[in-house]
Amino acid sequence: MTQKRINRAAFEPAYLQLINILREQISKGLFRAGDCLPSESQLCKTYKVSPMTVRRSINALIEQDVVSTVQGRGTFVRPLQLSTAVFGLDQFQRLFMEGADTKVKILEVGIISADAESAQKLRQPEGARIILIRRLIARGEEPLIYHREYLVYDSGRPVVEAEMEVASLHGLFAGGEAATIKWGELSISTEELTEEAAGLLRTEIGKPAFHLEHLFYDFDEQPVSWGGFICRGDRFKFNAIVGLVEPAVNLRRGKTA
Amino acid sequence: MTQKRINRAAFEPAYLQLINILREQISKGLFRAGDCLPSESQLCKTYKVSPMTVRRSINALIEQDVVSTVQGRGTFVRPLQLSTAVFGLDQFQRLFMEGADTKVKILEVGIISADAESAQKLRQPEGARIILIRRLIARGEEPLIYHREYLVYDSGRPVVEAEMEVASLHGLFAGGEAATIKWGELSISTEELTEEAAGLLRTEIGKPAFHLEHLFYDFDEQPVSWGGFICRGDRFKFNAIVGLVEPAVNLRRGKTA
DNA sequence: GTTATTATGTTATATAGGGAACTGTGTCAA
DNA sequence: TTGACACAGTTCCCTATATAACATAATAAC
Repeated sequence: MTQKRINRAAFEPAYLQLINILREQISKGLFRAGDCLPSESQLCKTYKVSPMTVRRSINALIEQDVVSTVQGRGTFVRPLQLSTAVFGLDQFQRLFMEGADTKVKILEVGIISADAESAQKLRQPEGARIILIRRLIARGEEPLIYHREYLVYDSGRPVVEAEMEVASLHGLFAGGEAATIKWGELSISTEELTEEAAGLLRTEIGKPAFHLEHLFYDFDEQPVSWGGFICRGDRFKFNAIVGLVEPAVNLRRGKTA
Repeated sequence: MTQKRINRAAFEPAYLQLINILREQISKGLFRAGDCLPSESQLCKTYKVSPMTVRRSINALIEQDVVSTVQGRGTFVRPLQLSTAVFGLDQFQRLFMEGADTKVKILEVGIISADAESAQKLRQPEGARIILIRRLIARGEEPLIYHREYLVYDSGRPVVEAEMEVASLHGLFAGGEAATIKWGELSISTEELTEEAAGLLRTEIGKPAFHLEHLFYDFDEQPVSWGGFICRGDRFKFNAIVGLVEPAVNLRRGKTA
């Protein structure tokens, strides 16, 4: 088979074309796991591009865990490894996109006194006044998620605003205005549905559910929000793909204002 | 505060130093979500580096979903968004690392005739002869995972070898010799423990469990392995961190032979 | 036979410059 | 006054070239 060439007139820049060529060759089995790719200078001559361009392409493949390089020796194809699998929250995100008939119903907004666990998570004294928000998220008529969130109260923060802001939860997932939050810890575990949750989600007690717990910190490294999404186990699934699958790399990164 | 400088004598290359400087400035709140970073040429003058070096640093920050750029306008800090959270299989991987007293016990290796579901997944005729492997994975004396795997039989492949190879499951997770596998689909769902699984895992029927399903394809795009890990729900948890947290970028990528 | 040295090939990093896209401003015509 | 248009300035984007750092193998010296 005749060698593939770089099309200099195409919209797609040279380094992207080279990435896709190499990915395809690996994908087709031309280079197998453990094999050594042609050297960078070799690739330069073959595809008539400068070393910097080759370098950039290979760096991208390194980022993608497709190859690994060791200086002075060469570039090697990495074997498939499950540990590179990553599971995202695409399904959640889709729920809060425009067009999805997702309803967020506020069940309760109130001020309560912190119990032992919430006080510890929010680094507040036990019994401190904190905000509790309970939400029920449904698609169509079917309730899918029960959300409970605890917020710190008196931090000189505009509380009402913060409430409303995340009322739809759209901001958090779509990348809206969570401007006061710097980072957060997330975890996914399984739980049996409690009587309360089962009732709200219109299913049976004891059925398995995903529990997506979150703890958000502000720019002063202080916790501001702790809570969890309880998701019907029979309606959610996390998917991932591992290894090389064509087609590979999108032309360009989407713009964001 | 006096401006931070690039240390040209340090081991850490300039582009990495710049990445960390920018990350720290954003992390400290010097630039907030939506803000515009200094222009690339500005950064060149400030830190006395060439445009390409700045470019490389910013590209890295784009990959990390920290900033986004639009040509002709500038570089902007992205707000926190949950959808960037990724959950890995670190906990699984740790199980199969050296040092962990993990025992993999083969419960059964045999040839069975495919039922409807396994035949469909492996693209075999119903009733075809396929291999079934059942494993029990324990840490110390405590059984944690029950694994069931179906393999295609007569593909001119060295079967015994393949069995032994993944017998310890070490290869798959640590990146060993899964040389015949090109890619795979994974999914995580929740399940109630069946009588069989509950008995093996020494817990109660109906308790929630994670089900990590996998389907692997070879270089001919033919499925070769379908199966699932059933994991005690009270022993596993998937964690992720979203947003900016210091320290950021490791000095150098580890070598792999 | 063993060790120190050199040569060659490899990846890694930095510099320089030209091209493309967006913004704002000033000018001109309606 | 207002709208359209051209143009300059700023910004990000890409490629080409040069130099350094590292690993291995061949070679010369002992």
